[in-house]
Amino acid sequence: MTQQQDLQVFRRGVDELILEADLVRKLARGKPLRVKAGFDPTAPDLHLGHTVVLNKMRQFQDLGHQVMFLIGDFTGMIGDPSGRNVTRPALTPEQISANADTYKEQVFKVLDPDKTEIMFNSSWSEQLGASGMIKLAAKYTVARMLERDDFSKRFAEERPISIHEFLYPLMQGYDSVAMKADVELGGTDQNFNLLVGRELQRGYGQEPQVIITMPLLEGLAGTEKMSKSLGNYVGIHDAPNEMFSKLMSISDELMWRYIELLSFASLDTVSGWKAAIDRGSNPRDVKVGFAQEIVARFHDQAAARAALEDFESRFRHGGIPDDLPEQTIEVPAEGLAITQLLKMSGVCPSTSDAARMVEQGGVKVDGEKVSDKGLRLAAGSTLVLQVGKRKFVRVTLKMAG
RNA sequence: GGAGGGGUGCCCGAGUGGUUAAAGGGGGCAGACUGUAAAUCUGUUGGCCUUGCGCCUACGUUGGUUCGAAUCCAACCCUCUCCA
Repeated sequence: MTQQQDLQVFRRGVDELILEADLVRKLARGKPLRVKAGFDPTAPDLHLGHTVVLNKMRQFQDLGHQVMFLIGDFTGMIGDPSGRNVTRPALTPEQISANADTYKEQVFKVLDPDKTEIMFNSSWSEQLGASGMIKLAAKYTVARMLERDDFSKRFAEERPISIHEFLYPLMQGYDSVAMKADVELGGTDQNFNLLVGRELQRGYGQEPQVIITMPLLEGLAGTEKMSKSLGNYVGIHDAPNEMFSKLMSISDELMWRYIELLSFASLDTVSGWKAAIDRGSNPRDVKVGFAQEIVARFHDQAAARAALEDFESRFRHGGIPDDLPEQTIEVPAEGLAITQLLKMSGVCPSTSDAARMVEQGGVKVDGEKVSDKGLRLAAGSTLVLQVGKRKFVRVTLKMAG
């Protein structure tokens, strides 16, 4: 492949590439680039949003560059203030190491394990010590720190900013110095942190890294970014059926965004789909194809096919999925109220919520709508509970004792 | 160190002694419609049960005043601004 073609691949889907001229110059040397991407071990599960950056890493990897997957076990203790309007809670060392382990397990669904170097920033940050930290802090100013949008906003809104939050960009930038990164990848929310890395590399006499920011993937509702804490995410460990139906629930408009950032289909293929829809075909079919691609990537082809079948029977024909979670619940002699049962089986968070769901006609038992919230069920049967369109559970009612 | 703001439900934000589990908006959830969706409309959005117009918990924390407090008082905690 020519350098021009490589560049095309690197440009695909990016939000910003700073500076392309630097990248061209680095590539021209013909040496594999050291490509860095850091992840805070805050969430134990990766979701599709994280894979946007992972996909980009994979592209570098496929073209022979050295990909460094950095686990921010040190910076995780600070908590990245990016995009937050409040201070993040700091993580304990135990949480960090547990989270880091699951990270390692999961990234290889996308990255090639043989070509990926996993690093922990505590290995150099710990050694820095207080004096090193002071020297590092001397390389940046408060005014420049306040240029950052979320800091200046919080400052203007009279919301608290703790000093340690200023250390985050500095430490992240120092990672680039320690790793001698040629390229750093991140979400657009990382823009500021990544730029600090460039500055610090200059400050330590290194050539500044190229920055590639990837757009943040919107969550399922399309309103906010996909995030674990907002609960609007598709986890890469989600069961095939869950993953499939979550993807099917996105709007037609959002679907294109997902395809752009997540699908491996070529741009030509995608414009072919768009043309077909303009000619009158159902966007649903494109969505099905896309959802299957993703399920197959994180599970396999067979799972993707099964998920589609299950989905068809469940939604199109109003049926019940076949791989329901199963539970056994003990029932006292006098029986169990439907609201209790819904709560105990986990499909409703509280009996009050369960009562509301019944009132609103959202509860079905074995496919029959329940309208009496005072309904009591006796032990000795197995039935399927359904709340709304997505929540199902098969419970076996057993006599207590 | 001094002076002055502010802390309300998932979020924003009203409420300054009593029909307040707390207006309004956002978000969420459920129903109708549909293509599974979006948009739209409707409902709902602290918890518990014996579902009564019931009980418990809730407006930074802890006490106090009062028949009654998110609303008044005191101390404390957190936070912001200005001054030093």
